[in-house]
Amino acid sequence: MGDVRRSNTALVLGAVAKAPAGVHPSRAQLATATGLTKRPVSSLVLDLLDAGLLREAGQSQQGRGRPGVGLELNPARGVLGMEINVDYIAAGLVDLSGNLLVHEVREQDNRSAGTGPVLAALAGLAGTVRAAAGEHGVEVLGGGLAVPGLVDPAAARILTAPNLGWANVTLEPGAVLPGAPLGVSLFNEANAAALAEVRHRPKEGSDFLFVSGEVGVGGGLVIGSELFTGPEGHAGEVGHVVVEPDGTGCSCGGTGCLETVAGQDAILAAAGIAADTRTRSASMALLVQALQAGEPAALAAVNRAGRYLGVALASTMRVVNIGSVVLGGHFAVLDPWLRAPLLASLGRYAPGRFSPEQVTLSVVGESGALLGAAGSVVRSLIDAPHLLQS
Amino acid sequence: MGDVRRSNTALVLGAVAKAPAGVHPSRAQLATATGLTKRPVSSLVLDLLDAGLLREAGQSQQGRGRPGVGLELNPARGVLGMEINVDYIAAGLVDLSGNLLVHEVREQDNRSAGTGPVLAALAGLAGTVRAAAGEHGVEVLGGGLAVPGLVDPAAARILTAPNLGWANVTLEPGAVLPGAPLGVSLFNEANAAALAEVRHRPKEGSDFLFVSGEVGVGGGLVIGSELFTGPEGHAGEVGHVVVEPDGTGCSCGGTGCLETVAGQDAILAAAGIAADTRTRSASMALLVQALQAGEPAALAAVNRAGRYLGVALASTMRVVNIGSVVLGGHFAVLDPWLRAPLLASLGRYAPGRFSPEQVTLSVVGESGALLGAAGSVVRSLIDAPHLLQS
DNA sequence: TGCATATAGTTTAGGCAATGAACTAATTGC
DNA sequence: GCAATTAGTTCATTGCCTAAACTATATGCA
Repeated sequence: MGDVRRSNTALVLGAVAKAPAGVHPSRAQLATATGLTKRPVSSLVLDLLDAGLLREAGQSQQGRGRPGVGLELNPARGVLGMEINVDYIAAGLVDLSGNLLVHEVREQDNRSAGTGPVLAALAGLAGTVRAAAGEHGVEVLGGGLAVPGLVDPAAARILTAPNLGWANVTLEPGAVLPGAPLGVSLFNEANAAALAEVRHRPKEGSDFLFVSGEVGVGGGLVIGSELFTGPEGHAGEVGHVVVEPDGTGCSCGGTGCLETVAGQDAILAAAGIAADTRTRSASMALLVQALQAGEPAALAAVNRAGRYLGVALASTMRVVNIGSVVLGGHFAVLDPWLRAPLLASLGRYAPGRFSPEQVTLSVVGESGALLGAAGSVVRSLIDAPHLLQS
Repeated sequence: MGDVRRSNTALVLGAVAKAPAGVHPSRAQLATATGLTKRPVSSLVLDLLDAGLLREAGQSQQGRGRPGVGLELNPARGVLGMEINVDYIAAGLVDLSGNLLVHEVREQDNRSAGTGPVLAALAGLAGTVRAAAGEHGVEVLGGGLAVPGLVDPAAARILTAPNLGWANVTLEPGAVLPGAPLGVSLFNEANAAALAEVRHRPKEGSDFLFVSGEVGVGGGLVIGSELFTGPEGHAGEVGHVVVEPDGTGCSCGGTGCLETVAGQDAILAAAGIAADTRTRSASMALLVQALQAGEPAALAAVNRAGRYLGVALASTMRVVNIGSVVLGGHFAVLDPWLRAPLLASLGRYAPGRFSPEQVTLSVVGESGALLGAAGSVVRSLIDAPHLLQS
């Protein structure tokens, strides 16, 4: 297939994907939407039907004239979203429209287990979800896996995941999803979650910085609805912006990084709450209780985190010219106490650049990484449908 | 002309532009370079010759066989690079290969004069250079104008140039270069200078942050040899990264920005050297003398600037994932004294991420902004030659 | 009920711009 | 001086588009 037809195929498929949920555009509507004429649209739609990416879905019409045949993304095709985190693994089935159909979480300590057993457990969970997909009549085309660390997607390699204690782990082809035509793609967790935010907040501006509070502080930079990854693929690491030159040492080897005052461990320590890997979620619950009870140490810890988060965001804003922030992870949970010091700090360090309504909370929550990883695989398929047509 | 042919035209012209200086590729060589066959290359070359963008230039051959006809960018076409700065205006003629053929600088205080007289003076200087171009047999196709401030290129408007005291100045079409087919495009000075660095350091990596020390501190972010401008076009403003949360107030309204410790005024003040707009370049010379004499106050001021510059670069590096820095403006001048504290600071705040050879000095120097503005206009013409053919 | 109008989708003709192979032109090397 | 080699052109073919005509199927009003 020639380049021209290939890109027009993506154009037509993208136009179907862009239609709001429940709206099934006809071939004629696709022609006007894409700027192509009806002739090639009909022929491209035929290809996409053959490839199983589109499906005819009743009528699309309202007014006079012959009714059109509605077209939709084939609901019988899907992608697995997967996640490996410090204390759980998860897998979910996402259809081509981005709907989460099946979701399985298995809690386990992945820090002490080796990489092999964890990947085997993930493959098992993925197999379970894939079987469930089969019962729904959904064929799984590929998968996206989010991990809390730096990845090299091209090499399917996890470069380093400090909180898992992993480094240079390569994902063998077919190990997780044997036989899936698109294989499994790797993503950084915060980046994937940022992409999920894009998908799930339609009109809400397509330029923002997603900041995710986890054990560390992750970030994803979305510009023009696309992830900005920088030359080596690791942009958006706002957790290591220097916010206090005379601050304490960071796990990255640096000094005074945002993570040293706004990561979970830092906040818990400052609040005087003990935490280790296995009890961290319990500790975070204790922190919220302490905040609700108005305990001064807890309030001061969150206050400090908010203030320094503002410093980091103000700096980031000037470097990449982004005016919106989405808070995720524990930053979303702590928002009631974090928000005031954060906004005050933004007002001090970047006056006139952030209005309060530009600091919003994550809408996808916990499953964001999984949704985003799967959604990104879907998106790349819609942008390049020939990957499947061969 | 169809889209396909249009993009292939750019492909062929780009292949000629990519050839090293003095090498004149033949049609057959262009065919292999572009992946097209000889037939369309011949026909596209014909179009480009007609448009005056290419010229036949003797033979291209070495080995056996029929010699090819060499092709080069037409040296009889050029673009004006222009600059308005605090204490001078400048204009230069740049040919399509990026060579600076004519260069005129006129010193004048643009801060006290109004925008109208300054623009009129610039138009006069541009006219002079254009006349000189005519004597060289070079036709001026358009121009690029660099200013020290934020610009909206689409609207040909200078949004704000604090050091000039300008805000919302619109460049009327034809005011500076009447009749030039491409008109005049606006650029931020540091961004333009960054682009000039790209052009003039061939193999030296195409991802870097250009940091320019001026009255303020400007920056340009180059990723994949392209300027990264962010969603609103103002990315790279590293001068307003917060390096000291408890620092002093900045002209931007913020607190503790890099500019408050590393801008010219800040360094001069810390070194105990008086400065105003008219004597600033003299003051900088005094500073260098003081440094050479080993005066403690001067050394401490530059030391502090270097240390905080390192903080800002370490943070920027994590946000945009850039591992190379090019120092321009007074940072290049002060390099002998600035370098050690800068490297030490980078080692402390971003350990293992910057090696000393990744901190380099500007190769284009003073005329960088002018060269970059003109070069960018040339580049956009080469990427879209139909702008001229129509 | 029936016909004008409107819209969907297919068919046919035509055009642009590519590829591939054959052909002509100009040079080197033995 | 002729074979080998490379440059550039010509011609036939192909891919894929647009434009317009045509067929199919609906609505709305007399």
